[in-house]
Amino acid sequence: MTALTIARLAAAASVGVETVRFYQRKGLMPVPASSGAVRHYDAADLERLRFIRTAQRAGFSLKEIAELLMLDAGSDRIRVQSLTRTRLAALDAEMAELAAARAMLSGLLDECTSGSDGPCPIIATFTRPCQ
Amino acid sequence: MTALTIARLAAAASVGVETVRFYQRKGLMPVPASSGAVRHYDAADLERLRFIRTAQRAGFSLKEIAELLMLDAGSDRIRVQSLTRTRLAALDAEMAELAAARAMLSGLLDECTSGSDGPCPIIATFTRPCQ
DNA sequence: ATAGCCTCTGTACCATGATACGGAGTCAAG
DNA sequence: CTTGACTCCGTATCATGGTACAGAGGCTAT
Repeated sequence: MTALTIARLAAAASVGVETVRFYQRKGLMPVPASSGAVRHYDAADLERLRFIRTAQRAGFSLKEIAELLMLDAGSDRIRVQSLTRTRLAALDAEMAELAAARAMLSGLLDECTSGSDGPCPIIATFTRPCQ
Repeated sequence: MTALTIARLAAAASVGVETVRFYQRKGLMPVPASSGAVRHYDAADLERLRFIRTAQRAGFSLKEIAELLMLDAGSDRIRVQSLTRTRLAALDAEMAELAAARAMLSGLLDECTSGSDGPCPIIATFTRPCQ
């Protein structure tokens, strides 16, 4: 039988074996009771591992994902929605910061390429006091 | 005389004393030769420290900032522009990822709040295989 | 039955960007 | 001339998300 060993489980979710063990140490993945010396995993473990990776791509930290996994058991939609709203707000804040940095750099790059007199405006800007 | 001690320098750039020492260890800030046992800093050091913080806000890593500081001495505008373009591309990629995460979460949140039948769509989505 | 790959466990290490702390020395004001 | 604040230096610790490796044992095909 091709039971899910840790390597197969990891491969099925496109992560490394060491990453699965890391999640186990963090309490994000269960350590199945082994019948023998080698542990076997099932479809629920794979689902959970994929859950972690997908939630991570949505910007949740492992700590937040741990809470989502708890809630998964309890089906507390209100709390899930609250965590999601918090994450959305954080994403908006991060995007605003990146947009500001982008605008600054893009403007400076234009300045720097369009005139070669005097000091580089990019370097000059970084050198001026904050704001 | 109110010479710049490390604490004054740090305060002038709104960073901690330990942060300045950290930058010194990383080679980002010079360790001035001390006449006596206590080091003194000057306006150029403050400028450099502010440079680091401003470049950091533009998303440059300390490693990239180290290179920018080198170039500052050499006035290699072409290289500065190249680093800036690389940073702009990275910012665009980061923003695209955040936007995708935002769109996903925002849609799921709508789904989750608008119907309370069945399992929470947010949790359900995270549980499905990647893509 | 033995080679060769896999697993388990524990520990150490990586990058990134700091922050904290102990112990000794210094400096200026009262 | 002592007290209190600051400095110096080295080392340790933190958070985040892993990656690596050693040593011992297990599983399977030939």
